[in-house]
Amino acid sequence: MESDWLQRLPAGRQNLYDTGEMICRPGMAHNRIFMLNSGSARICLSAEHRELTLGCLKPGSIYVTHTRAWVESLEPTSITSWPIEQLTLLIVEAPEIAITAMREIGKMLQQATTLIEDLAFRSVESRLARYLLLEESTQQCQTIQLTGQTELLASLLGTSRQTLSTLLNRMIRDGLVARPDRQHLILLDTQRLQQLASVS
Amino acid sequence: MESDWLQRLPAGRQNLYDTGEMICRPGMAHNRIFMLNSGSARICLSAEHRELTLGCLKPGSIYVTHTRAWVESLEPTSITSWPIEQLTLLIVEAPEIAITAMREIGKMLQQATTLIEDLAFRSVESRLARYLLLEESTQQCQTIQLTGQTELLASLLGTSRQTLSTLLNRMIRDGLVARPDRQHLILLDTQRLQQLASVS
DNA sequence: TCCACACTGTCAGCTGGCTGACAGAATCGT
DNA sequence: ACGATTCTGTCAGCCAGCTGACAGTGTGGA
Repeated sequence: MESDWLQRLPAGRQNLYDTGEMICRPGMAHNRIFMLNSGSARICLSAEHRELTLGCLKPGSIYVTHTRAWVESLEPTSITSWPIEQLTLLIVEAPEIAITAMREIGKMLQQATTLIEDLAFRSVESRLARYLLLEESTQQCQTIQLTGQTELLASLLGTSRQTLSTLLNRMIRDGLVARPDRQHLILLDTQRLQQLASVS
Repeated sequence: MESDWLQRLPAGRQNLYDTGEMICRPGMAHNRIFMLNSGSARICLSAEHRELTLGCLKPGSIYVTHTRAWVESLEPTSITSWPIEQLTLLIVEAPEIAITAMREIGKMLQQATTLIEDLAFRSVESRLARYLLLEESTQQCQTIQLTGQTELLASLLGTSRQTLSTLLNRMIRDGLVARPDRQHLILLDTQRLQQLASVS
């Protein structure tokens, strides 16, 4: 749906990135809007020795470079980008684009709000439970596929590798979830997970 | 500048609120855009027994009701509101409005990012220092005016009343700031505050 | 097949910040 | 002018989660 209007833009610049390369970093020279064609990337904030992943970009996702966040490719990734001024011009010509774009930004704001709520009010365990339930409903299957390893998930939940590992293994011991193999998790006791997710 | 284009909208609905009244709460029936005419209000998230203030609205500020946040008036306040659909229609007719609106939303996203960074990476003391320095540069004067009392500032920094009080008084004892009276603070040692703000 | 290296689990120790409690200061209504 | 109410400062006790350390488990290359 979004790609629909992006295709009407004049031809953009193509770029390829290797695993781990930075697609953009804060304070980059030019303000561009880009769409991810293939591969995947994570949006993250970072400080001294910590990182927090705000979200992941998949093929079709749109993002802008002028943020205070970094974007790092997680696998070989290709993007198409345009200077932001072209978007402004196009909006004048085809206003319905603006509405779509605003909806996109709104979604991001929504996501940011959720994250703020989580960080401010909820324990790591609760955040983990919420994440699991959310993933279950996003991927239709009840066996959920983890992206990357512990480290990445930890930074997605805003915690340390160790804490996440401990918590996850406790959940397994308590029979809330099972892990058939490294990359997959099965939610066994949705009831109790929901309880964990809502309380504190 | 924003009020400029809002005035071109068809006449909106006027509403008055007393101190402490809720202007909007999450999951409200209709999705409206509003502008604050007079008074002030705070945007906040809340859980069981805690609250986090995301920001304050002043005369001229624009906001929408469909968020997961609450908006509470801090003093007798008047707003004008329009159903969100009217904005959509107007964008089609006068596209430059969209650009302004997107800039507004962008600013909010920026603010949200800062908050996330703060909550995830920084200590309360550091956040307090940042806040003070920011207020100093916003209000031109170096004697800064506090809005509301300790409780409100605490929730703005995402901490408890007690912690904030302790920290602030320690800063006073250490000569970083002075407090001529309840409602005002003078920054004495900007240098050290900057240090606190950047580290940890 | 074996070594190197990256990922994972777990533990002990520490600490920032929360909570509840309470006394002192301001402010307000009548 | 004096109770009542709200706001403020401070303290002791507690705990979630961070850190560093280290052993165990994969996994891949030559």
